[in-house]
Amino acid sequence: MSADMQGHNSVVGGIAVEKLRSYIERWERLDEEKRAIGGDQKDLMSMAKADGFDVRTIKHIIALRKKEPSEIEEQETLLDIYRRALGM
Amino acid sequence: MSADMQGHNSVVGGIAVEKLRSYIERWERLDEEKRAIGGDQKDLMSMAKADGFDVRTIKHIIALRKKEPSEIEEQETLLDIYRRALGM
Amino acid sequence: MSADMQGHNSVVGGIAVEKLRSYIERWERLDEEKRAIGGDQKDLMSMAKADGFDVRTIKHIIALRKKEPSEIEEQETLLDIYRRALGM
Amino acid sequence: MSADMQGHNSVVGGIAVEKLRSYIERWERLDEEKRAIGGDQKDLMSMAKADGFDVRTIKHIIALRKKEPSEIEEQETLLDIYRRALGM
DNA sequence: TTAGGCTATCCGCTAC
DNA sequence: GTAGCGGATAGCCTAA
Repeated sequence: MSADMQGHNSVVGGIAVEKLRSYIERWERLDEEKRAIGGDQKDLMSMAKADGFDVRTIKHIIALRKKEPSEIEEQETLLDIYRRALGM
Repeated sequence: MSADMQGHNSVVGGIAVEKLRSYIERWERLDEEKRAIGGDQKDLMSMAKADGFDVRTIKHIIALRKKEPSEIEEQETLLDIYRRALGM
Repeated sequence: MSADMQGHNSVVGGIAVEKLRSYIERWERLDEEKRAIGGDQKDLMSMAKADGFDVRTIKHIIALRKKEPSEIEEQETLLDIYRRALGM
Repeated sequence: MSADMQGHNSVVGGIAVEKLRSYIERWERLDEEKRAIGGDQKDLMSMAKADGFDVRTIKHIIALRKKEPSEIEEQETLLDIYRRALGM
C-alpha cells in the first residue's frame, strides 16, 4: 500500500488522484457558472419578448455590434450588388 | 450452437446480427455519399472563388433564397427599425 | 443597355450573372441531394428502431467503426485507468 | 419632437430605445462573462495537460459524471452486446 | 399540453 | 489563419 493516507495525494494506476479530481471539479464548477449565465440570458430574452421586442432581431443586432462598422458596410454593399445582379 | 450457418441470420446475445450489420453498413454508405457531395460543394465554392466571387456573400444569397420573400422583407424592415432606434 | 441579350451572359454591377446563378443553383442542387440522403438515413433508423434496435447504440457503434481499433483500445484503457483512480 | 428628453426613455420608430439598449448591453455583458469562464476552462485544461493528464479522457470523465450511474451502466451493457454481436 | 425528435445555430477543436 | 468537424443548445413542430 502507498505511504499516503487514503484519499489524500494517493496515486492509483500512476494517476495523481487528488489532482485529477481537482481539475474535474473545477471544470464542473466553471461549467455550472456558464450554465447559470446562459439561464440569465434566456430570462433576459424572455423579458425582452414580453416587452414586445423581436428576439431574433435583437440577436442580429448583437451580432452586428461584434463587427467593425467598415466590415458591415463592406458586406452589405457586396450583398446588395449580388442581389441586384440576380434580380432579388 | 445455433442451427443457422455462421455468418447468416445468426443471433448473438439476442441480437439479429446480419440485420444489425445491414443497418450499420447502409448508414455508412449514405454517410459516404453525403461526404462526397460535401466535397463537390467545396470544389464548387473553390471555383467560384477562383472566378472572383465572394464565397461568404454567395452563401448569404443561398440562405436568403431559402426564405419566403415576405419573410426576408419583414426581417429586414424590423432590423432597420432597430438599427435606426440605436443610431446604427 | 448591354450588348448582350437579356438573361444570357449579362454583367450587372460588374457581376457575371449567369455564372453566379449557375454556382448558386448547383450548390442548391447538391444541398437538396444531401437533404434527401439525410431523409433516407432517418428512415433507416426508424426501421432499425421498429426492429427493436437501440438507435443511440447503433450510432455509437458507427462512431467506433470510424476509428482505428488501436485508437479505441488506447482510449478505453486510459478511460478505465481514470475511472478506477476516481472510484467510478 | 418627443416630449421625452433626448437619450432617456425616448421612442424611435415605435421602439423604446433605452429598454432595447439595456437588453442588448446586458446580453453582451453576460456573453463576456461566459467568454471569460471559457478562457478559465481552457487554462485549466492546459494545466492538466502540463501535469501529464489526457485532456480528452478528462472530458470524457466529466461527461460520464453528468449521467446517472444506472444510465451509464445501461448504455455500456447495450454497447457491449452490440459489439460482441458484431465481433468487435 | 407536454414530451420527443429534427433542425439550425453556435462553439471549441483540429488539421491543414 | 482558415475551414471543416463534432458536440452541445435552443427553438420548432409533431404526435400522443
